Amino acid sequence: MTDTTIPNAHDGENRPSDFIRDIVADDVKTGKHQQIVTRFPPEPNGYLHIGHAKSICLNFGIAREFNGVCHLRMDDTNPTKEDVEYVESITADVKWLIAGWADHCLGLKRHGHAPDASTVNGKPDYYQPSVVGAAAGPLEPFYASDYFDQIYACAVRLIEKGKAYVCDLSPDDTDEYRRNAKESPFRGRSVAENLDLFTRMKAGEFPDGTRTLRAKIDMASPNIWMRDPLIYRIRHADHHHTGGKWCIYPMYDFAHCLSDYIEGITHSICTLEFEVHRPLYDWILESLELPRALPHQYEFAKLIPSHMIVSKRKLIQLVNEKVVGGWDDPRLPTISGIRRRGVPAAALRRFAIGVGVTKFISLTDIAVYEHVVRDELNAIALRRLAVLDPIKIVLTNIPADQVIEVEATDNPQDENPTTRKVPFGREIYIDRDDFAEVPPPKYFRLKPGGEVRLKYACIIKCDEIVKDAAGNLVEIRCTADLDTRAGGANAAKKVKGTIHWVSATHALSTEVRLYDRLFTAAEPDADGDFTKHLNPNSLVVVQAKLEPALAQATPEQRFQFERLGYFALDAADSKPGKLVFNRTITLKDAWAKETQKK
RNA sequence: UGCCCGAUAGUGUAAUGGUAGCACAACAGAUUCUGACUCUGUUUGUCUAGGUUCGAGUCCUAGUCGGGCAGCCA
Repeated sequence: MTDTTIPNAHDGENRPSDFIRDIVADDVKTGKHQQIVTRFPPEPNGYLHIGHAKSICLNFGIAREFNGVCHLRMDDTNPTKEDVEYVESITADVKWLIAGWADHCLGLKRHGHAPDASTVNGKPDYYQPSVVGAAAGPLEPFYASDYFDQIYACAVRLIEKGKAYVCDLSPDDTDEYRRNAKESPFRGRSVAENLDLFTRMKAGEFPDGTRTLRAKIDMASPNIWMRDPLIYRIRHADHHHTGGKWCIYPMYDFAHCLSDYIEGITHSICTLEFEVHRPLYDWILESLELPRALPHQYEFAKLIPSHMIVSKRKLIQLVNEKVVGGWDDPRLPTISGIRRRGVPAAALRRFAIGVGVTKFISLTDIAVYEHVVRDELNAIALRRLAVLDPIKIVLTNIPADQVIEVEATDNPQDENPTTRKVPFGREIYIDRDDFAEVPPPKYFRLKPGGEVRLKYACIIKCDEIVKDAAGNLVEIRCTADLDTRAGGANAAKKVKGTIHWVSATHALSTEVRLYDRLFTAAEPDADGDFTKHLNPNSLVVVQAKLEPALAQATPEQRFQFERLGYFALDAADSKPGKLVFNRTITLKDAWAKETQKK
C-alpha cells in the first residue's frame, strides 16, 4: 500500500523525475489520495500540437507511473469557438500518442452518462466516474459541458451563500472597474434579487453582454482574478455538444475547478499562465464547501520548440491561407501532421518526456526533437534502396538480359537481421550527388576513372561519361567487378566510397515528398512576422526510382532509404499502384556539413 | 504600474546543505559495404552583491535580467 515504487517509463527513458512528480509521490506516500487522477483538458477549438504532446505525456505519464487514471476532457465552455471536428481529431490524436504506452490509463466515461447526484454529510455532491480499459457499451471523452447542470447548481449555491451576484455593468465598465479596484454598483443586490435575475438570465430574457454573474470576493485584492471575476456570461449560441439548451455559459475559471472536482481529479496540471488563477480555483471550491477531497492545481512551463509555430491562432492562419495543405500537413507541428510525416508515437513521447518539467520558460532546440526521431527510426526502419535524383549508369561488361540478384540487409541494427533479394543488372540509376566530374577534395564517391562500391552489389569503375549536345551529363559508362560481390573472390576489396542504386529495368517510379523545416528562423515569430521566415524549400516533390520491394509498403512501416533519410508512406494520398512517400527526416550528413564549411 | 513566477555549459535538464552530472549541439579522432549508427576524446556552466553555515547551485536579504496576468477566451 505504501509501495511508491515507480515503474520505469518505457521508450528507453528512465523514470522521469520532476517537481510535480515529487509532489504526487509525496501525496501517494502520505496516503492523501486513494488513486491518482489527472486530466488532459483541451478546448476543442483547434488541432493538438507538439506542445500538447508534452502535457499529454505528463498527465498520462503520471497516471501510468502511479497506477492512476488520466481523463480526456473537452474543456468546452465557449460555444462560439468550438466544433465537433476538433473533438474528433483531438480524441484520435491522444489515442495515437498513448497507444501501447498508457492506453490502460485512459479514463473515459460511458456514453451519455451524467454525473451521479448524492448527498454526502448533508451536502449535495456530484460525481462523474471514469471507465478504464475494456468496458461494456460505448465510451466517450468527458465534456465540461456535460456538467452544465451541476455547474449551474453550484452558481445558485454561491448566490445563496451571498458569494455571487448578478452584475449589469457593460463589458467596458466591468474591465474599467476591475482595473481600478472599484466595486460594482450591483454588488449589494439581495440574494432573492440575484436568484431571480440569474434564473431569468438562464431563461434567455436578456441579450448577450447585458448581465453577468460574478463571484463576490475582494475588489481590493492585488490579484485581478480575485476582483469579483465573472463566472457566467450570456451567449445566445448553439453549443456543439449541448445544442440549444443553454444561453448562459460558465467561464473557464468556474467550470474548470468544478469539472476537476466532479471527476475526482487529484492533481490538476496546467501551464504557467494559470498560476495567478490558482487562488480563484481554490476559492470557488472552498466556498462551495464540497464534501469530497478537493483537487489541486500545479503549473509548469509549456514547451516552446525552436523553428516551429504552435500558437493556435497562427496555426489556423497557415491552414486558412493555404500556406500548408491542412491541419495534418506533414510540415506542421500538429500531432496529426507529425503522425502523417512518419514520426513514430514513441519518438514524440520520448521528446515530450525528455524535455523535462520545470517552471522555467525555455526554447527547446529542434535538434533534440530531430535526434530522437532519427534514433527511434534507426532502430525500426527497414533499409531500402532509392534514388531521388537519378542519373543512369551502364555497366558495359554485364549483358543486357542478365539479372543478378543480390542480398540486402533489412536492418543492420537488428540482432538477427533479415535480408531480401534486390535485382541488379546492366542499367542502374544512382543519385546525381554521388557523381562528380570535377570532384572536390575528400570526395569519395564516383568520379571519372574512379572506383566506388554499389551497396550490396559490387565495385564499379567509371570509364566514360556521356553528354548531350548542350553539355548535360546523360549517362555514365562503367565496368563492374563482379568478383567483389559478397562471397566473391575479391569481396574484401576496400574502396573509400559506397553508394546506393536501383536497377533501371526494375525500378518503381514514385512520387516522394521531401519535407524540411517549415521555418528557417529559430523563433519564427520573434519579430512579429513569422510568415517572413517560411522556408521556401519546406516541400520539394520529386519523381524517384525505388527498389521493387517498396511496392509492398504499408502505412505503418518505416523505411530508411539508405544514405538519404527516413521515409513513410503517405496514408492520405497513396493509392494502390500509385504510392506517395513522405520524407520524415534526413540522415545526419557530415559530408554536407563539410562542404558548407568552404 | 500592481500582483505572481523564474534564472545551472551554446540549448535543455539533474544535483532536495556535502565531489556541479546527463542529453542535445559543436569540435577532433577511431570504425564503417550507409560520410548513417557506434566508440573515444575535447571545449563551455551555478545572474550580481551581501548574509547564515565547518560547508551554499541549494537557505535568507537586496538588486539585475527574463516571463506571466490585468477577455463576457481557455
